[in-house]
Amino acid sequence: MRGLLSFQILWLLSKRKMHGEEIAIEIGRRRGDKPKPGTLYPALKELKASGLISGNRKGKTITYSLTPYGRKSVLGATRYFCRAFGDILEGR
Amino acid sequence: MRGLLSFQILWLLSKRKMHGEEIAIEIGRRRGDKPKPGTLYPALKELKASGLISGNRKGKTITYSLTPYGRKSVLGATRYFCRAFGDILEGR
DNA sequence: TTAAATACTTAGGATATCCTATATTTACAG
DNA sequence: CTGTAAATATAGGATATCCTAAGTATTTAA
Repeated sequence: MRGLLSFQILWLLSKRKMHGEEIAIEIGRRRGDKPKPGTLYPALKELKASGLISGNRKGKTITYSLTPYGRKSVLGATRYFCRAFGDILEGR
Repeated sequence: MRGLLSFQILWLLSKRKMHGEEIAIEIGRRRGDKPKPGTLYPALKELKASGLISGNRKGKTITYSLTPYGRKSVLGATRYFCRAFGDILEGR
């Protein structure tokens, strides 16, 4: 089962600011294993290039947060996600 | 947002037997537009090749249903899905 | 019997997704 | 200052995902 990594990153960032490692840990908690650095950071890079998130470097770490555009996009994407897959969770 | 087509097909078939068009319509209801034939049928073909579903042709239509292996796989996949994405749906 | 509609099939390809493997940067302990 | 750990970065590639754009078979209607 593949997909939705970028969406999940955006969704996590809609809850609170996080840096890369925190995001990896949160995803790992949910999926069972952490995305590899070579998976996560290119995804973050692309989300940034798309204007959906912005990064704030402080020393070693970069704290990411949603841009206004990102915030709007997550809302729409979440609506789509719930409509598309909502009933899968109702069964259990 | 891409992904999970095969999983969604399996999940729908865990509810009841369906033929291709019915599956397309059910997915269309959820996602907002029906997968194209060139998307859906290759996916069905691959699920069949993997031993997850079996098809029963009657004239023009093929009714698909889960194999025992498919039934077991859907259970596991659904558990994974709920663990990975469950909290996204709890918010709304 | 022909025409249209329905269900399915296939070829070929664009893009997304995620990986391995390696490198870089920064912080900090010794 | 040196070594190590933590956080991030990048190259390159395998595979998945989904599409467009055709096509074939089967049924139904005229």
